[in-house]
Amino acid sequence: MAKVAQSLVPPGKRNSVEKDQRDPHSRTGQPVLLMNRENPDPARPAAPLASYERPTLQGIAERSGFSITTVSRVLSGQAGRYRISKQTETTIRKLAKDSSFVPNQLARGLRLKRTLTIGLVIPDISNPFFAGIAHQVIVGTRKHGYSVILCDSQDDTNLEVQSLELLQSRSVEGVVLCAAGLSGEHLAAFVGERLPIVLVDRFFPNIPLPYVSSDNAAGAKQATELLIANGHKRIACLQGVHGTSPNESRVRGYKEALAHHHLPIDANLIVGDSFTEQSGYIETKLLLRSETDVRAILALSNLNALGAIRALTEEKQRIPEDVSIVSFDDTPYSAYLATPLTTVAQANSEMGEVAVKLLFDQIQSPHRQTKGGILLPTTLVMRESVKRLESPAN
Amino acid sequence: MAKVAQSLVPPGKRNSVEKDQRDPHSRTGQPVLLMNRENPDPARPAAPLASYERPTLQGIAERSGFSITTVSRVLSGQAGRYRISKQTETTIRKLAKDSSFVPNQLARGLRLKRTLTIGLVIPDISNPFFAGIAHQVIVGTRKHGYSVILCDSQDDTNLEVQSLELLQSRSVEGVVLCAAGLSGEHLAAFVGERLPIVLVDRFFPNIPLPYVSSDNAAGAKQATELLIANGHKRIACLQGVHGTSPNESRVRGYKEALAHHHLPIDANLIVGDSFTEQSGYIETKLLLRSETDVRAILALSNLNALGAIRALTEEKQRIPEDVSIVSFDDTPYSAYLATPLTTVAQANSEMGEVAVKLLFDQIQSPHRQTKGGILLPTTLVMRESVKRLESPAN
DNA sequence: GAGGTTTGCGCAAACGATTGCGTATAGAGA
DNA sequence: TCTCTATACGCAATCGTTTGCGCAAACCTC
Repeated sequence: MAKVAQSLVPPGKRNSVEKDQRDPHSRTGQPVLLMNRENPDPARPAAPLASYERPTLQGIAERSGFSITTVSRVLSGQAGRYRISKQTETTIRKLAKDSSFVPNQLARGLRLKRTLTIGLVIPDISNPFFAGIAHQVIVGTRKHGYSVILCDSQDDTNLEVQSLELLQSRSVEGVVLCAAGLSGEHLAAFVGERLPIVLVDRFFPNIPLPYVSSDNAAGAKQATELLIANGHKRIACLQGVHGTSPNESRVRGYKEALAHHHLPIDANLIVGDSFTEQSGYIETKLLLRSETDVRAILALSNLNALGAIRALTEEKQRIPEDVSIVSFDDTPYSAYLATPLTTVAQANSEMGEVAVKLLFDQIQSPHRQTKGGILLPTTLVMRESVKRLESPAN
Repeated sequence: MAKVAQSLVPPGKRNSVEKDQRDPHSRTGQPVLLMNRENPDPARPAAPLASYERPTLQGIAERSGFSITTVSRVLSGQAGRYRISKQTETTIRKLAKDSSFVPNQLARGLRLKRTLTIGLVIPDISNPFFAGIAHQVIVGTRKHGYSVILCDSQDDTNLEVQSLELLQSRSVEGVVLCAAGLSGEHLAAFVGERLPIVLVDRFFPNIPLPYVSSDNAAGAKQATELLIANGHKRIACLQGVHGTSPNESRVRGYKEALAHHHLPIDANLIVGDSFTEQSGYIETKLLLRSETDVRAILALSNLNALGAIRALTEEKQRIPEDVSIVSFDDTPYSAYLATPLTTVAQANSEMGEVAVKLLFDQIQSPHRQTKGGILLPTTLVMRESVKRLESPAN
C-alpha cells in the first residue's frame, strides 16, 4: 500500500509499512521504480502513459505501486485465490477503470493459448442463406464470450484452404465451415489437426468431420410427393452444383419419391448444374422447348426458382395454372412473389446454432471426437404455386 | 552451417567452422543446443516436435542448427536484407515447408503492433443490405492481406460499444462500423483514439468520423419526382427509424421534391417509425382507412414496401392501378414480385469498397485525418409499380 | 601481413499477459 | 526471544516473433 500514487489513497493509510514494500533491489534509500528493467535509469521517472497508448498492466503497476503480478491477478478476477487484500484490489480496480484498461488479447492468447476466437468460413456472405447461418453463429459464439473471424471463400477451395490456414495462424480455437468444392479432399489435411472443425450445409462422406445440414433428401422427397399428390407425374428437377451433398441428397429425395409412387425417373428431366438464377432460367427455357408435357418443376434452390419464374413468364406460362413450382429455401420474399411460392424451408438459423453447439462441445472437451453429423428437418411451406391436376393431363 | 541437420546439407559443406559456431556458452566440447535457456539440461536433447503442436521458429531453428533469428529472417522474407546465404535460406525454407510452419500471428502482432486485422460491426448480418456491404468489406480487406473480425451488434448501442472495445482489445487496426442508435454519443469516446473508424450507411453530424453513405436525399427526391411526374400529388411516405441519418435524409429529399413542385407537405402522410415489414404493413393499413385519396406510396426501405404490399393486397388495392409504389433498396427479388417494383437502388457493395478504401487510407497514413464523408449516388430502377395518372384524380 | 570491408549469422531485449514459487512481514504461541 | 503460520505480495520465466547491435571469418588491398 505504500507506494500507491499519492492522490489515490487516504493519507492516513500511508503509514509505517512505507519502507518495507519498496523495491528490494533498492539499497540507496531513494524511491526506485519497480520493474526497473523497463526503466534502466532509476533517476528518470517513467514517462506518464502517453494518451494515445493503450494502458497495460505495467502502466497500472507503475501508477499503483504494485507489481504487474498483483495487478494481473486483480484484473483477471483472481484476487481471492491469491489473497490480494481488499484495499489493494479496490485501488487497482479504480486505477484500471480510470485509465480504461483493456487487456491485450494478443498477449493473453499467446501466453494462455486460448484466444476466445473461432473462425467462420462461408462461400458468400451476401447469400441470405449463409448470412442467416452466420448471424446465428456469431450471436451464439458471443454468448460463450468468443468472437469470430469471418472469411469469405468465394466458393473457391483454394481460398478456403488459405482461409483455414490463416485462421490457424491466428490461433482460433475452432472453425465453422461451409465448405466449397466437391470432394473435400482439400480438407483432409485438417482432420487430424488440433483444430476443431464443424461443417455446415455441405459435408463429405469421406471426410470424418462432424457436420450439421438439412435433411435435404427428406425435404426434396416431401416436396416431390406434394406435386405427385396433386396429380403431377412428369416433374422436372432443376438442380444445383453436382457432387455437393445438398444437391445429391435433394436429387435422391426427388428420385425416391418418384420411385415410391412407381413413377418413371426420366434423366432428361433432371437438369442444371448450378444454384444460380442463370441456371434455372436457361434450363427452364430449354425444358419448355423440348419437353412440352412438363407441368411441374422442383427447383433445388431459391435462385433456380427465380430463374424458372423468369423463363416461365417470358414464355407466357402461368404459375400454377400452366406449370406448378416448388422451390427449396424459403425467403422473406417468397410470399410476395407474383405467385406466392410453395417452398421447402431450411432451418438455417438452427443450423448455425447447432454448429456452434457442436463446435463448443469439441473445444471444451477435445478428447471426445464428435463424429458423424446432424440432419435438421425441413418444413414444407404451402403457398399457391402448386395446382391440383384434376384431369389426367399427363 | 555446422549444426545443420545431417541430411540437409551436402557433406562437403560441413567443414572447418564446425567448432566456431557452437554455442559460446558451451565449454564442454559436447554438442550443445542453441537457445539453451529453452532446454536447461544440455545433456538432454530437445524432444522432437510433438506432432500435435504447431511448429515454431524455435522448432525450425533446432532442427536446422541455425538460430531463431536467422530462421525468422528467412521466413519473413528478409533473407536478402540480412545477407543470409542462399544455402541457408534453402535449407530453412525446405524445413519450414516440410513441417508446414505457419507463423503465430499472435506473437507477431504483439511484437509488431500490427495485426493485419480489422473489425466490422454490423447491426444484423442477416439483413441482405448489410450482408452486401460485409461481403465487399471482407473481400476488399483480404486484398490488403487483412482479415476481419465480425461483430453483430444486433442494433443495440451497448453491444456496439462492447464490440468496439472487444475489437480494441484484439488490437484491430481499424473498424468499419454500421452504427446503431441515433445520437452517436456512444461513439464519442472513440473519436480521439488511435483506432481508425469508418462509418457506413449511418453517420452522425456531431461525430467527426469519416463515413460513406448513399445520397439518400437525392434518391428520395428523384423517386418522389418520378411519382409527381406521373401525376401523383398526394404521396405517402413510409419512413423508418426517426433520427437516423438515412431516414432523415430520405424524408428531406421527399419534402424537397414536393416543395420544388409547389405541392403541400402533409404531415399526416409521413408515417411509420421503423424499417420493418410490420411498420410498413400497419401504417399502410391505417393510411388506407383514413386517407382515401392516397394513390402513391414512397417506402423508405424494402421491408416497408413489403409490408405495404401485404396491406394493399389484403385491402384489394391493385398495384399500380389503385396505388403506385416506389421503394428504397433494390433486391434480387424486386423484379419478381407480383408487380415488379420500381426502386431506388443503393450501391451497397460500392459502399463496402469505399469504406475499405477510406479505412486503409487512415491505417496507412494515420496523421492525415480524413474527415467528412462520401455520398454515393443512388439509381432509380424503373419497373412497373408506378402508374401514370391521366385524369386529375387528385 | 596489417588493416579494411564484406559476408553470414547470433545475442538478447523487447511486445503484454500469466503463474509456480518464493519471501518478507505480522501476529500467535511457547 | 524464538518458531510457526497465515497474509499479501513480487520474481522471473514463458508464450512465439522481430530486430538493433555486435562479432567472427573470409576476402581484398597495398
